[in-house]
Amino acid sequence: MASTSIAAEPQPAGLRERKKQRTRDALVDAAHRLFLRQGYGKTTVDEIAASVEVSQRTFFRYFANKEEVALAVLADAEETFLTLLRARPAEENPLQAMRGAVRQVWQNLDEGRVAERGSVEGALELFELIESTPTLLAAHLRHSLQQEIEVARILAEREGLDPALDLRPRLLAAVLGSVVRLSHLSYAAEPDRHGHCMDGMLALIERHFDQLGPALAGSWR
Amino acid sequence: MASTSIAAEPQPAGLRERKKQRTRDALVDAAHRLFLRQGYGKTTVDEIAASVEVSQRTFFRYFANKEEVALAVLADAEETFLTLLRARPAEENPLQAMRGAVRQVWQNLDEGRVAERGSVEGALELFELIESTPTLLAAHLRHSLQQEIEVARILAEREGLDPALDLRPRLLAAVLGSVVRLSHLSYAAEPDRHGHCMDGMLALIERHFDQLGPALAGSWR
DNA sequence: AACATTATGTCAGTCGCTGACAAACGACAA
DNA sequence: TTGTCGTTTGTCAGCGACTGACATAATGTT
Repeated sequence: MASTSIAAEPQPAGLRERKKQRTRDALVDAAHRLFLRQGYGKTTVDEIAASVEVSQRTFFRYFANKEEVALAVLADAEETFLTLLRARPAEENPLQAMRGAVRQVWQNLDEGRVAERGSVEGALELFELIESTPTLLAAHLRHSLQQEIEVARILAEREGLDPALDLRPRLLAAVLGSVVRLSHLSYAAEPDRHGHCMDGMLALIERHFDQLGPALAGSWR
Repeated sequence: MASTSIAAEPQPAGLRERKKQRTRDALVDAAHRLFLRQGYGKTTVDEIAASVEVSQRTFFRYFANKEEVALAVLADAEETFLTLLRARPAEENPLQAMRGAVRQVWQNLDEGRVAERGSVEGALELFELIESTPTLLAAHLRHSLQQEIEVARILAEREGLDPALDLRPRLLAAVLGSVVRLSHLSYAAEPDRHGHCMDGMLALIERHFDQLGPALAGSWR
């Protein structure tokens, strides 16, 4: 599952494992190419499998369904986010820790090392594909929810709280999710207006976080 | 689509229309019974259609897919929420307006008049079904997102803002969504601990809203 | 080299969903 | 009442996602 930790393991050793990893990667790549070229709905699983010279049955042994292959790289990125969040120094408060982890993920991405395939441009294309494909959007939102739950668990542990009794971690995790999502959308809408990708994205996220408190407090303008 | 406005229209007049509405309702009811008895995944569309003496093809003329029939009553409730939100007095600030609309929806539900089929117990069963069925959860989250967008639009209009430029309405709508969702979960987890349904639910929602500001501000405990 | 494991392919089948066409039905006017 | 017209419904045929069962081939182990 977790193909990418922070320092990628150098030699997976198993010869068999490497082969599996290669076909898995090939499937993901082929799928992305096809999805971007002709759309998610008009791409059949048979096509994907065929373009990697693998049977359809094998495809479904690697991915539970068609959505999963599309969201695979995202799943990896989310995994590294969790790792980074867990590693934040204990003296940070929850919000600081999350901001820091978000920043690190984007830095990693900027250096082109999320699952050795996550370029910044690729990520934006993927977001666009997801956003414009109802099925994918639904699946992605479900994954995000799972991610939220895990983030909340980490936060609760950092602060020594019982997540079943105190819902503030869940709440904050949910808010973080929304902020990040909205920032993605806002950035993707006009990529130029916000300067270089990583910096622009981070600035947006920071700004939205800062707007949050006042927006909750009372009326606007 | 909007089968339920606040004051339900008394006579749809058309004889044909009434028949359509009846089979639609029958499909929703049958589907719910079957889903709750034997699970969503183990219920086929053929079964649902058969139990209303209708062809499978007809089912798909009423609902675009299997998920839609499960989420139909929820969609109605969301529709009435929007109507209520639009009707809130203009002097309320966004947060007050949303709290008020949420309260009204639950009051309606408590009097048993959401799409003439939404009892409080039924609603809780439905939530449980959704929460425990990945496919349904995904579809539901997607609908919630749409709802968020519409809520944001209303909020922006109330405050005279351009939703494309100012993301605070979206942000607040997202937060509201999370709060309501978490309150549902928290209530459904132990329905007794929170007193009578509507009051307990509302109290939870209020409490979570009030925790939000402090939780954002700094560290906890 | 022989054996145990595990990945892959093939096959057949179920289920969700759609387009096309024909029959049945309700609305409306002569 | 009857005839016409638009809408709803059923039937049929077909695609594509997904699964279980079994056979076969590849790999890892002794």
